[in-house]
Amino acid sequence: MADSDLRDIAMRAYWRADPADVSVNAICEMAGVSKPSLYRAFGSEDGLTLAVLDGYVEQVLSDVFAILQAGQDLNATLDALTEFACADPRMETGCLFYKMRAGKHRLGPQTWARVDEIDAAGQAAYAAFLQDRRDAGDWSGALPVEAGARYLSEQIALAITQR
Amino acid sequence: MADSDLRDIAMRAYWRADPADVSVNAICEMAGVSKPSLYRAFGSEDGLTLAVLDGYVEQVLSDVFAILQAGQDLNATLDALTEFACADPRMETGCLFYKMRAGKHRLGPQTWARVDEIDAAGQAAYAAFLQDRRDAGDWSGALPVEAGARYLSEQIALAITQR
DNA sequence: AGAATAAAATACTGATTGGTATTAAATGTC
DNA sequence: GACATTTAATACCAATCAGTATTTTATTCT
Repeated sequence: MADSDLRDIAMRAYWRADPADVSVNAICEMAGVSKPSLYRAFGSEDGLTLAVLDGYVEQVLSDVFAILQAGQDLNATLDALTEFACADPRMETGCLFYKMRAGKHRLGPQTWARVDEIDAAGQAAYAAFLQDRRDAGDWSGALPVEAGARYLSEQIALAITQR
Repeated sequence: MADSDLRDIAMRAYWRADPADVSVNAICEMAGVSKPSLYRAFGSEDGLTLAVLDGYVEQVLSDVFAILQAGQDLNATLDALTEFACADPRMETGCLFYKMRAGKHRLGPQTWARVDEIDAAGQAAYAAFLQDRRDAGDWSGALPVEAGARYLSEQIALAITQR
């Protein structure tokens, strides 16, 4: 079994349940892989969750960043984000990133740090989008873009976690 | 040591951290009480968390219900709720009820059921408040009161958990 | 004071956690 | 075909979890 296959099995398991509720033992059993093999591939549980998180960014969150950077107007972008949050079948069991962020203190230090990095990148992407829309005269109002970014991202998070 | 003292020590511990991150052993150590004493008083971990939750409703959440049922107008009520969520020193470490609700599956069945009861009571209180305000002509708009109640309660929850 | 009873503390159980030492099997090389 | 090396699996470790059986301490009643 290739490392990436094992990582994807772990991703689905972490995604379905909370990462803190899925043990390394359980993942090995699901994947039909021995513990030493998993530890040879990822070093530690922290290494596994970090690899899973990176894979999730690559496979899923990249779509959100793409929507924000597509250069569409405010309404079209919000529609696309709402569609993604409420209708994308991958979001049926919630967002793995939000699950990890919610239980951040239960994760290892590497994964913990990566969660913060991704969070900051997300905020920056939302803020850049809003700044673009303001420059284009598409979004008026006195609210600072950072505050708008926080509000917007939390609304999307709420929409997903409420599903 | 009286049972209520032990319960309040457990409440503070659960409140500061996530309930799932505080073990019965740790609570016994903090309180200077042996495990059999704790189990004699509460029967099980589920019994302890249930007692803590009931105490929290009595000591803290009752204030929120009081605000909703005070009969004030929309603006005054929203101000009071916002003040409570953002400025009450007790909410500095977040809301214990929201922490329990977020990690509901980690709690025992009794506590789990009580969380649902309280959640339903909260929704009903928000809905009753909005219905009152609509009847008084204080709140116009086509949104059903139940949807408004969900939105309002989630906004308050967000304000608290973001602190 | 001494016996009976209630309470609490120590010390344990069995299960599960993340992580690893040791052993077995498979693979490559001469 | 025999030897060396790498890979993987079994079986284990110490720590921690919720929960409890046993023993010791304290209290009460006669």
